[in-house]
Amino acid sequence: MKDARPCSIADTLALVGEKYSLLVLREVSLGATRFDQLVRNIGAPRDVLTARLKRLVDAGVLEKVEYSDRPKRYEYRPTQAGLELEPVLHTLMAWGDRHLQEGGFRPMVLEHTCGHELVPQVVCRECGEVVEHGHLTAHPQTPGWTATGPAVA
Amino acid sequence: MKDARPCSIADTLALVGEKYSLLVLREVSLGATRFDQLVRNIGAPRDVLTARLKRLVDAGVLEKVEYSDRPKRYEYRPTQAGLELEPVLHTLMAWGDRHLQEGGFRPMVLEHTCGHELVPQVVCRECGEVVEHGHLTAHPQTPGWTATGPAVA
DNA sequence: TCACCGAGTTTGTTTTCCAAACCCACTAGG
DNA sequence: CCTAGTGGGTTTGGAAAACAAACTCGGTGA
Repeated sequence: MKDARPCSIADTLALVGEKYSLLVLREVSLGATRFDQLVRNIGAPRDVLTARLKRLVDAGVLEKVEYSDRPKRYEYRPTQAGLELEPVLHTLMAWGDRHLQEGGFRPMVLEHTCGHELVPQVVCRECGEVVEHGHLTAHPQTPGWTATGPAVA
Repeated sequence: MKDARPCSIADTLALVGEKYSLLVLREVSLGATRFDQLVRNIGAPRDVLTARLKRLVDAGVLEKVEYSDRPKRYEYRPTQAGLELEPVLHTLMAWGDRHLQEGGFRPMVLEHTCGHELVPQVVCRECGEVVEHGHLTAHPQTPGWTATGPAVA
């Protein structure tokens, strides 16, 4: 991945894009914060989960909190940065609900405080419009890069 | 991943969650649709990229389009379903810009047609409010599941 | 004729994943 | 006291995936 396009998408995925990482975030957001719950609810191998948790804690996305001294027991809680990944989970869920589930069935429904089922939409903060392809222009900020690749190859 | 929580997030990640898949989507959205562009801009091994492209085409997220007969040459274009993954890319980019880049530097700026830099926000389609943690309640639709795990374990 | 191009495929090695078994500290029951 | 169970991992050994580099194939241009 050397010499690739400099990009926050790639940087974010380098952190939370490994298998299971975003599912860990899903679980802790739902309140399943203990190791064995994560193993059961995600279905990940225990050693892999151990590695992911360590990485997410090191990155400041999760916090390892002791909830019992003797025996020592820990749970993993999302930090503020972790909670701010929820929009990613919501857009993934919306896409899956729309494109992967047959018959409009949703495996999980999120209810918003307004009383309706949450259907997340991404809007521009400035104008409030729903963001659509074709309404965007990309401006790479790194010399030598254009929207479609390196200018000087 | 057997017996895991039924969930559209997991289903979507099973499709586009492998290493490089979302970066492929980023590139084709930006207009870099050819194999060698993808290799250069993403920095992925060629054989891995070949596998990812096949999977994304099979899933209907990309389309393999011939752009030259003799010699036969193909490019990969996003389908409608592929373009609808852009909200995922935007939320990932926003998180990275906020939490990973020092000094507020953005490696890439997206300009919205309204004239401003795009700062994507996820809102509830019904009420228009920005979605925040604590304003949501999860309702699993699968018997035997609660928000935190299987009810009968 | 020779070099070069795009789009892959092949090769051999290094990493990672995975399931199952194991370990440790502690608690509860008989 | 002995045993079983729980939570949170670590260890083990084999299977799968990733990786960089080299190679192939059809065709073009000098």
